[in-house]
Amino acid sequence: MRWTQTFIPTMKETPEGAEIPSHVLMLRAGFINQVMAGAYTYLPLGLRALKKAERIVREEMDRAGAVELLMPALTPLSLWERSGRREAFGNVLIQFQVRRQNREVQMALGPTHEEVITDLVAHHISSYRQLPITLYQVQNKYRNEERPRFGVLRTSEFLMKDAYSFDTSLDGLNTSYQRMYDAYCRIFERSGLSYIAVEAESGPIGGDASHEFMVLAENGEDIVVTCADCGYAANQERADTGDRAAQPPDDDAAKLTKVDTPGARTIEEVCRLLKCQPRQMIKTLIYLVDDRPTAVLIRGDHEANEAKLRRALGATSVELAPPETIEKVTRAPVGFAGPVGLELPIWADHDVAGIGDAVVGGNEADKHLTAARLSRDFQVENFADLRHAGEGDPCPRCSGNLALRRAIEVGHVFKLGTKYTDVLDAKFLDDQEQLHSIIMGCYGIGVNRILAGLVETSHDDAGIIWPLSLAPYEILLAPLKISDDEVRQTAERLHDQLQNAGVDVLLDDRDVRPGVKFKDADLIGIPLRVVIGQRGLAQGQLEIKWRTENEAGTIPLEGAAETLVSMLEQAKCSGDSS
RNA sequence: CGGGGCGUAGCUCAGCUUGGCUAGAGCGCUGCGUUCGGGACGCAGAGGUCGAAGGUUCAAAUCCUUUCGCCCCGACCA
Repeated sequence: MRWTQTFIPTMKETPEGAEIPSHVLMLRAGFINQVMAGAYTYLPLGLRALKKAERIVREEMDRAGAVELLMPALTPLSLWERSGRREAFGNVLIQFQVRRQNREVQMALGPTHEEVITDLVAHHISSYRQLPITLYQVQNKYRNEERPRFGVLRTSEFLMKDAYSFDTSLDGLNTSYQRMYDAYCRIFERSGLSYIAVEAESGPIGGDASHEFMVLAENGEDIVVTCADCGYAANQERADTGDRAAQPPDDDAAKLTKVDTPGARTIEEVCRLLKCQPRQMIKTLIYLVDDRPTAVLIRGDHEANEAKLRRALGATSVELAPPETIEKVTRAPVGFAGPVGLELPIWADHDVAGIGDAVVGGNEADKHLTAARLSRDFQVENFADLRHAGEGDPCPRCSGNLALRRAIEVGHVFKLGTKYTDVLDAKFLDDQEQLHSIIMGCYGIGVNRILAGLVETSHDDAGIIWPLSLAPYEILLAPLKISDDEVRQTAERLHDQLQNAGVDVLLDDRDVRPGVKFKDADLIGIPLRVVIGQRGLAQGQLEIKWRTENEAGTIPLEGAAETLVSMLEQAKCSGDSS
C-alpha cells in the first residue's frame, strides 16, 4: 500500500479530551476518530489492526473446535423479557420500536447473545447425540454505557467475540471450559499482551466457575489482587482475604462512653476529632438487602464489598439505603449510625471482631461512642468476609501478602450452567430417554480492547510499538527523497517485491521532508522500518530499524526483499507472536 | 445519577475579569520560490453563524438565563 493512496491522518498535537496513552496515540496515529462519546470510526490503519486481532481470535477458536456463525444485532425485545434480562440490563439495553404496517415491533440491540443462541439451540438441538457443541461469532455489541470513557476502552458499540458451549454434563462443561481457557491464553500470547487470568465473580455455580483475562495497566478500570508467593490472582470484587490474627481485646475494660462529635460524619473527621486511628473505628453501613434494611459493620480502614455481601446474604439485590431510610432506622442524621441499640439485622466483617474497644456512631446527631465492645455493648447476627481485599492483606492460599494492581479486562470465561437453558426451554433427551436442560458456558473477548490494551502497555514517547502479530503493516518503507528517481524506483521495486511475497508493506511515498517521515513512522509504530536514502544507495545499502530497538542496522540492497522476508520469518518464530 | 472542567478556523489555544474599531496566533491546508537523514524557511492566500437559543445594552466571543455537546472523578456496569 502506498501512503498517498490510503488515509492516515496523523496529528502532531494531542486532541483535547484524550488523556490515557491508548486513546491519545490511536487518535494521533490516525487509527480512530471519535463520532460521539462511546462511538469511534476505525480508520484504515485501525481497521487493519482490528482485523489482525480478529483473525488471531478466529484461528484459535477454530483450532479449539468452536464453530462460527453470525447472529443479528437486532433482537426481539420479547426474548429479553422471557429471560428476565430486560429488567436486569435496564437502561443499558438499547431498546426501540419501529412501525411495520399496522403494528409496532419492539426490538433491542444485542448487548450479548445468550438469549439468541439459546433460543436457536432450543429449536434445533434435542438429543445428546448432537452435543457437545461450541458456537461463536465476532460481532458488534451495543450497550448504553452510563459513562463511556477512555477512548476505545469503554464504548457503547464494540466488537466482541462471543462463544457459547453446550454440554450434557458438568464434566463436559468443564472440558469445554478448559478448552476455551487454553485458547484464550494462546490468543493473548499471540497478541503480544502480558496478561494474567484471575478468578472472577462466579454467580450461581460457585467455585472456579469464572475467570477474567486481565492486562495489567495503570489506566485499567478493574483492580486485581495478586500474591507474588503462590500466584493467587483474583478480581478485587471476588478476592478472598486470609485469616488475620485477631487482636485480643484489652482486658482493662474501658466503659462505653458517649462523646460529642459535632459535624463529624466521616471516618477522617471523627479520627481527627477524637485522635484515633481508622482501624479502631467501625463503619456502620445501612444497606437495603432485597429491600430490607440491614446494618453492615466494616472496620474503619476497610471498604465494603457489595458482591461478597450479596453472596453471603443470599440476596439478589444489595444497595446502600437512601438517606431517608437511614434516618428512619437510626433515628439520626446520616453519618452517625452505630450498632449499639440498633434494631436491625446486623452483619459484620470478620475483622470487626478483632478491634476490641471501638469507636462507633451514636445513633444521635453529633454523637459517637467510644470503647464499644462486641457482645458486651452490641450483638452481631453473622460474621462473614464482607470487605474488599486490600494492599498487604494476608493471602488466602499461602502465608504471603496480597498486592493490588489495576488492569484492563480483555476476556471473560464463565460457566453458566442451566440459567438460560431452563428459562428458554433448551432441553435434550439422554440415552435413558430422560429430559435435561443443556449445560452452558459463555466466553467473551473484547476485540477492541486487545488493541487498546496493547497500546496502553506498549508505547514510548514517540508513539505506538506494535508487535508483528497486530501491526497494521509489518514493514514501512521510507524513501527519504521521493523526487530522486533512483530512490523512488528502488522503493517501489522493493514495495512490489515484498507485496508479492505476501508481506504487509506500507510505502511512505509522500513528498515530505525526512523528519516528517521519521516522526510519523515512530508514531504509527510499524515494527520494521526500512530507510531508502541516497547516502545508503551510493554504498549499495539500506538502513533497517526495528521499532523496539534504538539502533539502526544496514542490509545490502542486493536481495533486500528476500533478506527482509527472512528477517520477518525469524522474528515471528523467535518472538512471542508465533 | 452526584461533583468538577471545557466548547472561539481541520488541530492546539489566546482574547472574556473591566462589553467597543475588520476576532487573533501556532500547526495543518492551497500557490510560488529556496531547501531536503529526525515534524525547514520566505512570500502570497483560503478557511469562523465565537456550540445553540433567548435576554440585557446604542453595542455581546465577552454580562445574565436556558439548553446541547465533550472530558475527568465518583456511583453504576448479566
